[in-house]
Amino acid sequence: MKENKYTISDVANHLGVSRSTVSKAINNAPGVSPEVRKKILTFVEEVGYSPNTLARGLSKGRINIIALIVGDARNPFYSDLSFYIQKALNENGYMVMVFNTEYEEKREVEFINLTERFNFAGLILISAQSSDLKNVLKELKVPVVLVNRTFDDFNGDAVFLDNFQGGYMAAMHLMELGHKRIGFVAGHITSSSVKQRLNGYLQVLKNYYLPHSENDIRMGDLKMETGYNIAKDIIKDLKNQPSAFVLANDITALGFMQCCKENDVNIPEMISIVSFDDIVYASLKDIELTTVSQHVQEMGEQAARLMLKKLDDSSSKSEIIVIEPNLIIRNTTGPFKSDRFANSKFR
Amino acid sequence: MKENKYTISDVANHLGVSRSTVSKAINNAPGVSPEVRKKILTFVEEVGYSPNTLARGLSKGRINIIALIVGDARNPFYSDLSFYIQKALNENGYMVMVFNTEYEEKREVEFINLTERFNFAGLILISAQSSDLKNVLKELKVPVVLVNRTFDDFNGDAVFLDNFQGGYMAAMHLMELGHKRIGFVAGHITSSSVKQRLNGYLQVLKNYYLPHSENDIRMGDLKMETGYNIAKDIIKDLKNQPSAFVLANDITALGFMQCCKENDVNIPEMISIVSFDDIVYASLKDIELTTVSQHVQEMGEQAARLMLKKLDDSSSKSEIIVIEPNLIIRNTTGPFKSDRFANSKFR
DNA sequence: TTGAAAGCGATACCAT
DNA sequence: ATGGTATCGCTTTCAA
Repeated sequence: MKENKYTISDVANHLGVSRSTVSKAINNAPGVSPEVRKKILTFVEEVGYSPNTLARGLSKGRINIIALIVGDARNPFYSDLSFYIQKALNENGYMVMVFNTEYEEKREVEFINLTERFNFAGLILISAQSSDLKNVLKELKVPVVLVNRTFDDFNGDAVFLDNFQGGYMAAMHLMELGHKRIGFVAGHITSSSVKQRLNGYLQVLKNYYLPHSENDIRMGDLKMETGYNIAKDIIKDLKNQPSAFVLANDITALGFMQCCKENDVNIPEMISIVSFDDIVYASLKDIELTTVSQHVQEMGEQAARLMLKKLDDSSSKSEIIVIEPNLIIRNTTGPFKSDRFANSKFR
Repeated sequence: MKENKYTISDVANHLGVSRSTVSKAINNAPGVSPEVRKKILTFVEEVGYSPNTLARGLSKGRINIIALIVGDARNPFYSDLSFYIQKALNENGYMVMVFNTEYEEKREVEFINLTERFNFAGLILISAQSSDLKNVLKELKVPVVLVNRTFDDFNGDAVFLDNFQGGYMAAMHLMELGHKRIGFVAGHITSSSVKQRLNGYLQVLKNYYLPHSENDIRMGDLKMETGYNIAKDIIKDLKNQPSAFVLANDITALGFMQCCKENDVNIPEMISIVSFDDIVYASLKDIELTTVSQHVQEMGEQAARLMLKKLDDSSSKSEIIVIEPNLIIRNTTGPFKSDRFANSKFR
């Protein structure tokens, strides 16, 4: 049982070579003879030496850690995304450090600013709201990958859903079921993906001459509790509300359903809902949420790929990956019925 | 917009003082006059200087990051726990780096071994399986907090559920409902908490002279899919199986329920289940899982507290915090009925 | 191919 | 109260 950790100097002394040579050997760098290299690697393996990350980071001005900023790692959509990103990055020698903004812009900026202090190798942003990213990111010299968001003149790497199409598909599905008045519950309205989904939804209303009212568009924040509260408010005056809603995400939908259930509002008989994400709990037999899948695994893997590409070659061309949404029809959407409140207390 | 980051030398030069003095000032260390200190702090604030984490870490031999090793950050129990731990630690100036072992011992050991390379300030272990931790941890010189697990002669800080009591309560509840033959689905059997829960369960069987059969105890691994598969196997021969089960965790239960639902096995009419964790999805109206709460928030906050205490004073006395379980009775457990298969295809 | 030496950005000890 | 200097562990440049 070794008492002290080996340092590169220890290794060098033991072997009677210089630290430079050891460094080259363990980094697979040229300039060291095959025999010496082998001798070094063998010894290193034997004693279990591995270079100190901080020292290396300080020296190289960059540490093999990617910062991953998410809105809330407890949301299955984010935790799945993080999982796949982390997995892919780990396999390529990078570690990931996850930060929760809890959907607060202030914290997002704080975390982004840690990049310099920690010399992170890269930054992946999946937070759901937009702060004035343009200026904050501008000063960064490391690769940045935007996931599920973008902003006007961003010209770096990004991967996101075709959110317009997603919003369109969701509303279209409801329209086809015969719903005339369709509501929309947004996530943080400053988010680019929310805007696009809203636009897709509005397009359906326009194309099919459905009524459009500002009152039918509500602001949420992706939290279950908020979904619950919005449902509560809707139920107060259920008869004068839309018969169907497009909801920001599955978590919101779950909160929404919870409130409906508690108040004997049957889904989808009295109200239809379709949301986004297709988290694992959405497919449970007791839930069966109709939802728009974002293909989270693909999204995560693409994000990691873009990051690795830039890490490998910082001058490589930036890519925008657009993921096609996929509507999964389950049991929270049903045909519109004008007599849906018959035999209910809402009659 | 500054072009280059400031270093401590830049600050020192600008102000005509030495780096030592700047260091003392920004670290709130004694040995610098009030005027000079103020001058330094003002300037630092003005230009937004903050010390490089890697350099400081290398110099101090320790970085303000706590490694948090979990089985799977996608499991809500772990992600909640991580959330609360992270929050408390962040508030005290520490960052957290989360590692997923994916329930593999090999990865757990690998992650633990990163502690030296990264000079992490501390280590919190919440993984669900036990490797030969004793030897791996022995070499570490940083504080370690064990969450929801322990091992024989561990004498450091730890926080865990009274797992024996938890297993006892769960089985007791089923016994009181009239169930005679009660099954048990474990997590990784090497885990200390599983063993304790199993013991609690066995104690009930013993105290009330209920039949005990090895066949009624199955090995799971905390994954939803496994819960599903175990249910599948049980359903094959449903009539000759226990009428109630204690399940390792809510995720397993969700998988179990999914399979039951698909096969028209009604819960709790035909089979009762009680699990552990009380994840947020367990309380959904459409789920209503009977479960044993581990008080995840308290657990997380205690873990963080123990860590902070040791960080603050490495010679402080170690504590073992035992959390009392809380049985939450919902709709997946019901009274035993001998004619439970009447009118069903299992008759 | 090899190694000496400078440097990365801080901290900490020890003179002054 | 200050500041000079060594040091942390590694990388990198440049001579030999």
